[in-house]
Amino acid sequence: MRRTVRETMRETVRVAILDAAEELIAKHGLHAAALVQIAKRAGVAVGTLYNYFTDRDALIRGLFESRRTTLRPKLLAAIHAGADLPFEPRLRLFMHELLAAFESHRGFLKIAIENEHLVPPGSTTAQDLLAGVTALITAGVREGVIAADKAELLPLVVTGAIKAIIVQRLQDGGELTGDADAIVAILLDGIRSAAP
Amino acid sequence: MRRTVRETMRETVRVAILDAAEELIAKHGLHAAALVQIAKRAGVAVGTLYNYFTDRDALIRGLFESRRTTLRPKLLAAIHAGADLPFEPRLRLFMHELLAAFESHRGFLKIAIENEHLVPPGSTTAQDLLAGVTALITAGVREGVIAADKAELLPLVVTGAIKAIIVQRLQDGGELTGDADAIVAILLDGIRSAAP
Amino acid sequence: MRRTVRETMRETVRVAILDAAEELIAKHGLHAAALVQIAKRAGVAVGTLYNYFTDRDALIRGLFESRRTTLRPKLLAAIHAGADLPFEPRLRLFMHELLAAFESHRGFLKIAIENEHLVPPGSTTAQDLLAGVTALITAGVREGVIAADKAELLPLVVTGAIKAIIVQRLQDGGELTGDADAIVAILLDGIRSAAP
Amino acid sequence: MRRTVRETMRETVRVAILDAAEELIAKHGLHAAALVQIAKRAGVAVGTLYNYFTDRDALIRGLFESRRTTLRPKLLAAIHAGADLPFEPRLRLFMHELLAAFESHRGFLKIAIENEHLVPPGSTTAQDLLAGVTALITAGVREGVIAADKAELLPLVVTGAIKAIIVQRLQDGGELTGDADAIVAILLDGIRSAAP
DNA sequence: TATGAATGAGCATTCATTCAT
DNA sequence: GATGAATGAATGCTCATTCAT
Repeated sequence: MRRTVRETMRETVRVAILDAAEELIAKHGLHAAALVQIAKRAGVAVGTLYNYFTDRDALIRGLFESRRTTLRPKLLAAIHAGADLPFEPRLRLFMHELLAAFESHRGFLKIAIENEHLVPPGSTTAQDLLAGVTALITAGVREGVIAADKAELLPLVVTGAIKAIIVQRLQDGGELTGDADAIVAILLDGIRSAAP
Repeated sequence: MRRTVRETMRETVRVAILDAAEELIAKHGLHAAALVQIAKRAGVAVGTLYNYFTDRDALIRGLFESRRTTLRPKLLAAIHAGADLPFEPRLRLFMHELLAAFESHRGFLKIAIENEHLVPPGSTTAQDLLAGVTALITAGVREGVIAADKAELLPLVVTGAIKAIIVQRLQDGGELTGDADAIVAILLDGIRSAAP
Repeated sequence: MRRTVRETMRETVRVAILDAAEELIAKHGLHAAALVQIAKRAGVAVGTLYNYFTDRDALIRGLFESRRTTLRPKLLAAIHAGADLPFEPRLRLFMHELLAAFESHRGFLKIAIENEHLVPPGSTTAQDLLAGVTALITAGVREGVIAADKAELLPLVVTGAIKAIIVQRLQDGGELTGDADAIVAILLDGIRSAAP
Repeated sequence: MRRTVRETMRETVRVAILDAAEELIAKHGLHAAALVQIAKRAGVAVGTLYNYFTDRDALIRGLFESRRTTLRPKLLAAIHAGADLPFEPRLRLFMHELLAAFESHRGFLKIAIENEHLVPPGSTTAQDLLAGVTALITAGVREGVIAADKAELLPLVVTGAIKAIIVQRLQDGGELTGDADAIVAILLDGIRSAAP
């Protein structure tokens, strides 16, 4: 029991550190966030950081992993949400749930997108997103809604579009969820108004 | 004449410096490229850098401006390329010329995309691209090919998609131009294969 | 108590840094004393200097303030020393105490005099001295010993004379106090021997 | 003849360089005056400076020597001015002529006083002044007007007083000559009003 | 001789990391 | 474990000096 209490406190401090890092990095950039400042904002001493992370890099990685751990289940849930629905409503549902999940991680999204090129690929939220979209599209292909020859680039296009809109809304302060339907409409039918 | 020779040499050195900066930043990141290294790779001394740029920031800005100066005319040409063509072939032409122009600026594209969030907006290649795409889409709306209500997000979606694919090809080494038709197909008709 | 120990050490290091700075500046000049050398002589690393002073300028200011803090009380004491004595013996007393106080600050005096023109006026030892002498002379005027019309330039003359002699003794290594009576004699009666 | 023309031009450039140096050093300080700026103000290129002076130090020395060459004769003239007059009027005359001579060298005086400690002793204007005053006082001693035992410190006191007042007038912009009589009065009779 | 671009040693400053308390 | 002062390598920048033209 005593052990559990101690572990709880450890976890509390860890969370405080990561939150502080997230805030500062989101505000000033990855490089401009000095460890002393992160420590100060977390309410601990610099040395303490090294009791939780082996070095600066590990702390950053810890931040990415931590957020990914929170986001991944929601992302998976969004993907499997309408597994029994046909492609179109399923995509719509996915987009809504996805953006809703992202809404509460604006700070981290900023960081993740700005520093995508720095984190080694293989286990990032960006890759989770790409994987999810790919899965969705594969389902669409299986369903016959999507032409197989489009399947290679489509995931890139979809995630690219999503990111672009996220960046825009992060900047202008607009809500992410508001764009869900519009994005889906564009993605489904393309540029052409198609209309009747 | 003497004057011209000297100016030619000045320009040569300037180019060497910017090329060195581009290479190093593309390889190691904007922050990791130290001036000593840039100088060494350019074959000059540190102090020389300061004969061409007032400080590090000005050098970086110089790099962006230099590349933009090369790219912008090509980008504008791509946009006005098929001004008399109907929307669809015009978009196709644009995408081909755009990616062809980008092909020779791979290093800079990497830098520009990775550091988009750092450069003050208003005069970047990214903005040039966005402006071009927006112009194209406006034309499409006027032509009745594009539904007006899509016009707000469409430019973001299109540029986002283009960037995503560029990033991918930059990583896997693939040619940019190879994807032009596929991108256009996706953008035009959307995800749905729409069958024949 | 623990707190006190740490603070004592901090103070020790601070003193070591200022002493090192004083020595080096006195020997090589204000500008020639590099921070690395100051740090080395103080027995600390360069970075440590920045734990005590925000930058080089602050360190120099710290040195001036530190010495002024030591000297000012002595200077004030010298001025008020014979407040109830008539002007002449009071001046004599002042000069003796002043030079005695200065004797233990030879290094700093050199620095202060050599760089008088660099430090912003308002809170320097030089100004303290001038103020003190002015006060003394004002008293003399009130006492009727000094003609009011001399009161404007007299402080400048007196402090100028004192400085000149200090500089001389700093150079030839002579004791400052040895000149007290001679200075007073000259100041009181002027150049003219005044005969018997 | 050709040779003479060339030498005249050389001299012109030399003067321009020294004037530029004087101006910049007086305004910004000895250290802050960079050679590039001196060259620019003199209307020549940096490299040209090295055709006239072996290095920065030599240029500074050149400046001091140049001004000394102009000032020394005036100073000597001031000293010998009233060689046949009794001490008192002779001192008065000296002070007037001295300050008048200094009036046209305000810029250089600022430099000379601020950097007295940097120039090696033996051939400075300061030393010329000290020598002159010493000579004057020696004459006074011989004349019986000055007590021999005061003769050691008196020159220091007198020059120190003069410097202090010069510094003051350099700062407040006041004319130097205006203080001549007051200084002499103080020096002659000392602090004491001497009353009637 | 005049020019001014090139040079590089030298300096102030930052910050991740260590470690004695 | 927590603390925060100490460390010193690394970086951007300056400027006296050189030298090809």
